[in-house]
Amino acid sequence: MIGEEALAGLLKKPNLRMTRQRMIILEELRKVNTHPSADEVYEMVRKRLPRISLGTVYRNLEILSKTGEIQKLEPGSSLKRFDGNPHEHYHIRCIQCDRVVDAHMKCAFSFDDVPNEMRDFKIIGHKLEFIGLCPECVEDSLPA
Amino acid sequence: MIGEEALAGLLKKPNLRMTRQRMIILEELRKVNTHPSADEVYEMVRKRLPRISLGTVYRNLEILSKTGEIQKLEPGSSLKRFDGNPHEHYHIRCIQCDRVVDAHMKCAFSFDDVPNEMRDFKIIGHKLEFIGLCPECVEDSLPA
DNA sequence: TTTGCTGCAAATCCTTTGCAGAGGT
DNA sequence: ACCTCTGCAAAGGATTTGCAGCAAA
Repeated sequence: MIGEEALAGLLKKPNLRMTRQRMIILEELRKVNTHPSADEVYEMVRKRLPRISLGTVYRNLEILSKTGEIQKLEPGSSLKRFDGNPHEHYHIRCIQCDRVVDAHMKCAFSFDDVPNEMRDFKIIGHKLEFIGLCPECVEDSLPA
Repeated sequence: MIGEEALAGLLKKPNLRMTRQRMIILEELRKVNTHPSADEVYEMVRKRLPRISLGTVYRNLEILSKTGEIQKLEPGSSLKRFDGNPHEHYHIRCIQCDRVVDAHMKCAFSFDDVPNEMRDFKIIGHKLEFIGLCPECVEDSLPA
């Protein structure tokens, strides 16, 4: 889970406008719990705004996830990365430069309220990824 | 972390051949801890097999990650998904149909051996995703 | 010998971007 | 008014795929 405040504080841009398109995209996304893809959001929104473009949907999803209004369910960039080490370990990824390093640790869960759908999953494993700024990018982003 | 055995057991195909290309891709990936992209693997491997094609690299990375020899660092498909709920919760994704459902739980870490690079990261948050088969896909994959 | 794998190139899919006009604030 | 945002369409980048020959088992 991204700490929203931290991220919002880090990335929120000034001068954002609440357009009809942006608002409806957010509303539609809040209505469902199906984690739609950009294209699916486009289809949902199109029912209310037939003339909206896919490009606008992409642009707004990007902005809304940067301000912390929604979450993007794909860590890092769109580039897949491969790890020659098949053994249990986690990763930390720099949101700025997309670099990934290994993180060795244990991780324990305590379940609050497992939804039925999840109870019926056959769970094979899990992936944990920390998100942050790598040493170089921290330095670059600090005021000199 | 994917339970390799489980995954390997689930997805390993019979009749795989250990070709020169497949072996060298695996060897090169085992040598580094830099989590290269497919294209970077291609460049690494090209030094030893100048005539290998990018397509072959992609095909083998896919196979090696399905048999559990390596890990692919991008959960689910290449399709990004969006979640209208910005609050702290995790997800479980079906490896078969790519469906995502919410998982509400707490998660605690105990650090073994934090690498220096990680210590110097500015950590903003984390993402946890369980991987498994959803109820429908479990059913489909069972012998009738 | 069988049939999985390869190189090549084209195709596909998802996402991003340039532009000129529209519309928040 | 200012300047962000939009629709459209084209571009871009990553990944996949069809095919005919090659090579593990």
